[in-house]
Amino acid sequence: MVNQAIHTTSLASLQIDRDSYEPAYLQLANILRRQIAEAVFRPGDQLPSEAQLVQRYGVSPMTVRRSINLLADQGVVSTAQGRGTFVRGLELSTAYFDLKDLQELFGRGDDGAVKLLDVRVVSADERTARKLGQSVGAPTIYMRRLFSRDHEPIFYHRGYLIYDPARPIVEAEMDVTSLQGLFANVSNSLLKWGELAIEATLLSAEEAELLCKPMPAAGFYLEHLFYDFDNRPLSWGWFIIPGDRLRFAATVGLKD
Amino acid sequence: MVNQAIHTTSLASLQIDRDSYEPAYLQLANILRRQIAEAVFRPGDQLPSEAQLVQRYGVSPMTVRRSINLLADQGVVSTAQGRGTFVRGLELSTAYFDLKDLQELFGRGDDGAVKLLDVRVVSADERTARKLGQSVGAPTIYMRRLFSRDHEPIFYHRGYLIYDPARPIVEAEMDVTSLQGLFANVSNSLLKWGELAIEATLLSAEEAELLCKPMPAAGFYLEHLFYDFDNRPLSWGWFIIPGDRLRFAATVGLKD
DNA sequence: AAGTGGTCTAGACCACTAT
DNA sequence: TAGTGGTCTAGACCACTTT
Repeated sequence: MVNQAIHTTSLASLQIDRDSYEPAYLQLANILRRQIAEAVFRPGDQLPSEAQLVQRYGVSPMTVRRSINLLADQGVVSTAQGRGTFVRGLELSTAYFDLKDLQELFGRGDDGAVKLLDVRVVSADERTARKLGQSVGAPTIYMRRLFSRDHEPIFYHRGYLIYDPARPIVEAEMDVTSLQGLFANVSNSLLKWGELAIEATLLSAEEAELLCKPMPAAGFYLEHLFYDFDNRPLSWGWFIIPGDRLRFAATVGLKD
Repeated sequence: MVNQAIHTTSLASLQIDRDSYEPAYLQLANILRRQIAEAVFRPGDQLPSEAQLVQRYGVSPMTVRRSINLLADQGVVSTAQGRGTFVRGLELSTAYFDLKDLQELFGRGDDGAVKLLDVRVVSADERTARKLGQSVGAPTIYMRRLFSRDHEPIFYHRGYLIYDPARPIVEAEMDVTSLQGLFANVSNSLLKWGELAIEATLLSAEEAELLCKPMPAAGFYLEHLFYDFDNRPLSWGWFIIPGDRLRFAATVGLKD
């Protein structure tokens, strides 16, 4: 009886509702995803062929393909030409962490503040010159900033900007690493692309003091190197975020 | 003259080669991507409409749509119904870091080794019981392992597994956190999904000693919690990886 | 009203895999 | 040879935005 009830429920949900606001390809993808989550299809199992799905759900081949492609893009299934579509199991290496978690450190409100500790033109040392593709001693804009929320320091940033009268260095570049511009889409930027890297590091005495952490303390080191549309380095720097301030989260597999 | 040469080259590359092994939708996506990287289209610019692209490249609307969808999925452009398709600029929050970098810590060779330091049945303490959804004092399998490569310790793992005679606890689960099974696709696993989190932390005295690091030292704390197909927790644990061993890298924008 | 992206059809042909 | 996924067509209709 219980089984039958469940079965009926499943059957009812296994139809495409053509009047729904939800497109057919999404409905079908969700139906399949749910069946996988409910272990109707187990990791390693072969999904029904596209032709079968076309018949079963009364949609066109292209729509079925789109559903399958969606699941494949999400890593839920994998396809093999000539063989079929198969359910993938848990795979740790498919996990990824994104900087939206960093973004949420600020919250949505405007209670964030940026304190400009230092900004001046310096001579590039060996490392800075190498990163920015300049010669040692080249004039470079140096910045130190402290980002706070609720009057508590959240992270510390140090950065170097190319200083070249022939190249327009404006607020646009600096915005990319500012509170407002840090995560926003920079439409009219001079920056084309960037490299980012994260490491775990010990806070220096200076960093610990600014961030109000007792020594020793651990934190994230987030380095960035941005390039302009000529693929020349334009900006290099790094954020220091105390380890207890930030946690990157991810899920693998299908929760349900 | 130079301009003309470049122009000619661009024109030549702006055709779909129907004899290519590369599908038309990919060719078109790459053409558009290259134009964006070469600043033919700048961030904020509107791309030609789909109808225009259909005419310009002689492909069907569905093929154009697929190209655009691909670029949109990759964050290169954004689409707005009724308005058009627009080039996106640099956006830090779109950056993501994946555990493939962790995987590469091992390299491909078999010079990796796992040393089982400890495995025994313990009584769950408050925290472990909470994580695993058990009652305090419940019998739990406890493991401590050290992963090495080239005779140097790389990371340290501690984990707890549900111990329940009614539930099959086999090598399959333990494999997920073993050297071979850590990143492989686990097709016949009892695990359905998992939560992962990364923090930056100070190494404890025990961890530093095992990993041959002088105190104080910083490292990544990678926590995992795996669930079975009934959505019950099955395994909880964490990896400690010295900060100088691991670097997560990402790029944002279009290098070209 | 005109233009845009979003979805969908009902097939076609191809490449690949298994038998 | 039969079955599978992969690509592509040449439209259609819809929802939305702008003018």
